Amino acid sequence: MKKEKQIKLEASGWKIGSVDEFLELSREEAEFIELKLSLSRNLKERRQSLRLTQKDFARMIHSSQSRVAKMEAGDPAVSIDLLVRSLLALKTSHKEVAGMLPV
Amino acid sequence: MKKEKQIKLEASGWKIGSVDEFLELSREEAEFIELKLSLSRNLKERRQSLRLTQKDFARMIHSSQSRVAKMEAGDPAVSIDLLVRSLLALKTSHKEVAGMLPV
DNA sequence: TCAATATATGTCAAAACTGACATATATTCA
DNA sequence: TGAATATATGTCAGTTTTGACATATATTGA
Repeated sequence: MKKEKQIKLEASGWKIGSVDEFLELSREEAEFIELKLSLSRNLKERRQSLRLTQKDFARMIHSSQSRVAKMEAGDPAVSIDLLVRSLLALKTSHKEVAGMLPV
Repeated sequence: MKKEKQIKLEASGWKIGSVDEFLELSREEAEFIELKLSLSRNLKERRQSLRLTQKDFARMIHSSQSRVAKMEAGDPAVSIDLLVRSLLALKTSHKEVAGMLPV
């Protein structure tokens, strides 16, 4: 990034290549994890309230019991994509998904 | 899935291994794509309103110009995870992300 | 116009994610 | 209790997603 651009960015509140950037990345990562955990918790609640076992739910989404367990455990090696696909499979509306994001 | 379980599921509105399941998968996939495209569009708007080039934005998120272009083009080979991370990098709040989901 | 800048598209090796499997642990309920 | 059922954890090969690069096309502005 050109120096000029960096100055322009920093003038509007961005900090690049500094301690601030490190803090910024921490914030992003924390928020990202929060978001995933929230989807994860909601997915588990939905499945349970439908009285589905992990095994049966896994079949519905063409996955496996162990992966469902990992999704619900908030395993870092599970994508948001898979969580969202799973929620949609349980007929969760976009509005409901939106409501699942952290405050 | 045991026959019994399948019957139980179907009684509560689920259809497995049928034309209905195919339609159900289509619905899910359509909604999934809709959701991604919505995030994609909003990301582009945000970047542009901040007067950032794809190249500069790419540096901010430690990625590349071509990947940013793909994100904004709604390329199927771009994960929700990357889209969300990118939005968070632009200091988008969870509430704002929620507002970006389709009605 | 036309050169500089910005964006789009295709490709690829490396990294991340996946379903499946084995197996450990926990929960249910007769 | 203890056997059946449900969930958790670890591993791995196959698949998908990634940043990076090259390069094509589009937009800007002097």
